[in-house]
Amino acid sequence: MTKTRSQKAAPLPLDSIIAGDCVEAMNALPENSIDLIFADPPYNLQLRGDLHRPDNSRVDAVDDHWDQFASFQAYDQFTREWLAAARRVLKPDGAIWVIGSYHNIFRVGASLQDMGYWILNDVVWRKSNPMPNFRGKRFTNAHETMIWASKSEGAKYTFNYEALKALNEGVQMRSDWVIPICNGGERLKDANGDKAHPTQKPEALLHRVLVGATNPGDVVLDPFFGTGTTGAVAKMLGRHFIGIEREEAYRKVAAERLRHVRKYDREALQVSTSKRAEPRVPFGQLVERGMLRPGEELFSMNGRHKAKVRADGTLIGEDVKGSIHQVGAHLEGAPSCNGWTYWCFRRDGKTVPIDLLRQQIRSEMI
Amino acid sequence: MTKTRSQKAAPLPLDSIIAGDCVEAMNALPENSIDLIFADPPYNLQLRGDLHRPDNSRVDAVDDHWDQFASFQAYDQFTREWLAAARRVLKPDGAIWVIGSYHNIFRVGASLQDMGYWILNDVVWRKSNPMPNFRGKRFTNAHETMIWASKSEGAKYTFNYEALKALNEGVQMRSDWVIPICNGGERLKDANGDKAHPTQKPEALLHRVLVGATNPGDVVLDPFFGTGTTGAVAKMLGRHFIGIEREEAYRKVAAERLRHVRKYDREALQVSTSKRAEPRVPFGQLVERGMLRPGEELFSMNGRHKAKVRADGTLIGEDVKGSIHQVGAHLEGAPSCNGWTYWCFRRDGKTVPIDLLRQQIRSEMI
DNA sequence: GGTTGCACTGAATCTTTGA
DNA sequence: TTCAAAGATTCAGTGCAAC
Repeated sequence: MTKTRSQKAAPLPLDSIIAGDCVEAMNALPENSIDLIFADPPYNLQLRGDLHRPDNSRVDAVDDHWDQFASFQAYDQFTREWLAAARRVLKPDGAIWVIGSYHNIFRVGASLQDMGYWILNDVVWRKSNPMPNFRGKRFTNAHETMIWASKSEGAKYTFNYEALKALNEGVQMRSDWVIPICNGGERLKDANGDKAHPTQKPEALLHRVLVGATNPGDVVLDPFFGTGTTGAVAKMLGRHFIGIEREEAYRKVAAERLRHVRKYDREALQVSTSKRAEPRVPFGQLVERGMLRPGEELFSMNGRHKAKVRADGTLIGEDVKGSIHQVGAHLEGAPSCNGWTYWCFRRDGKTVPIDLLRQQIRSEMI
Repeated sequence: MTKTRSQKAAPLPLDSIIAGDCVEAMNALPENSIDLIFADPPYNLQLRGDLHRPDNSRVDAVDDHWDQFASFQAYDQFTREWLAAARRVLKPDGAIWVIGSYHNIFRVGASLQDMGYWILNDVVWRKSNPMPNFRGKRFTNAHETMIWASKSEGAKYTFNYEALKALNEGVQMRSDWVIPICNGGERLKDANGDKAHPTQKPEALLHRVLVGATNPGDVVLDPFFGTGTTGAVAKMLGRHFIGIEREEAYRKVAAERLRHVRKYDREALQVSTSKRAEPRVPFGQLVERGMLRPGEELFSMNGRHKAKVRADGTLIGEDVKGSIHQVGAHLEGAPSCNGWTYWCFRRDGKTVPIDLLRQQIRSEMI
């Protein structure tokens, strides 16, 4: 278990991008030297044919060679190799974040546990504007999962509780974060105007990770650097970064990006909390939650009409079925209708507007 | 591959609770007989001595380092055993849902993939009122993860897309669901007024799972039945349930609960259906019935193209002839085209989609 | 200059039927 | 089994061009 002195003496290549395979590159770094690792490894998406939107445009899929693995076994071996190299360079009280989707995250999580990492939380990135499911065959894939783990059980990891609480308007930060996907001006483009990297992560995501899990001056390593979001946010926040990237095209884009990043930049102060309008409450939630029973009757405010609630949150009235709004509009012969203020239900002989139930749900959501 | 007649003949113990170990109980059920499995397995990785193998033997703790490894291994074995038994009883087009937290869900997910299940989505239950993290050392653990998987790749699982969309106010259902934890009147209490089960799931969660992934009359199996939330919601929704539970105390509470549950009436159980479920209508029928005349012109929805109806129900357009779909696709330079929504005809100066005529025929078919 | 409308896009394991 | 054809299917947002 003795380590050679030469390994310890090798200086860290701070604030630079290392070219090459991440396992080899990490093995060339001194052990126990990194405070935080943020890793966005290939997801092993296993996409088959083309996918088109309903308007017949083709989806620009992630079909890059670096995301191709022959089997789960091959992917597991790849995962264990880079996790082992990462573990060696991590300080005993360091921590790791890994992001993934259902294609790979379960394998990553199990490997982390098997190798002695200690999971602290899984954190869900809820995308406010995900790509829809175009064929209507599954749920909209609206989130990705991050695993936050310390090097071992009992390690004294960094967690800036108060800073995160402040970021979250004074209440404890939860394990689900609502953040938009990376597009608009933040999305890096190549010379042709195409996206420079297929899976660029939003800076807001890294901002929260680094504020919460590092201190100024800490060293943050990203073994799958891509276009360098981790480095950019680290630099803004006064942390050191080390990026490792195999593809020259990505390294070039990242280097150029980092040249323009300034510490304590205005952007770094951007608070990622989305402006909070009154949250939308689907009528179906009243049914799911048992506030209204399927089969129960609703009555129009004017007393002229009634309709029955169905299990999927639609109504069935005289001759018509559909949403609370559609049925209301049809019964009144009106072009539109606000079902929330139109319909009432009966409790203990009293007639109560359903909007009261919506208000109740909203008050729970704050 | 021949199956014994006795297995096929064994009747399903519908709408009942089976006492005993779930692996043994599932092995006693006929194979390929279950439409949906909902499983809420024990998470108790941290509570070391409390882990049982399927044969009821206890997993012994060894020394600290080995113990951790042994626990994960034992948990994996437990997981693979019940997942194998579940797989046997599941119909080829059946599906499974498993719920868990970061303590166990990564191991469950990896096992599912290794055993040939095909993950369709991971779904995040985002708790609107989670327990705070009292010590301020981690993020508020505000979610749990469910994995939805079919028995194998390419299987024709049930997904009631339109009903879920209706439940969600007309936009497609996402992979993150905001639902409160189970408390208040729904939370079952024992004779002492303590909660009857430590992890009772909310009925709203099961409502959404069962509306989305089963049809009325389907058989839903819950191998870790607990206090029977799955059975209660299945009964309300007109699905059959089979529960398996080892602890007598939970079985008693569940049985009492189920006695009081009433099925919703038939009308309330009807949900919005997809067009896919409706009968096919050949375009030629519109011509045969005289709804469209041979020689009549159709116009594309966007007004850019037109084509003539021929007596055999094909179209002839600029340069191209074929089905309504083929001609539409060709004129738009698109890989495919739904001719029903693409083409319109003229009546009394108004432009009307031909899909209206199809709906008319369908309504006469009922 | 402000508004409206159209085109485009994002880590995607994305169909079903019948010959 | 494979293949071809029918036909079902999208949300939030950006950016640019046309009014």
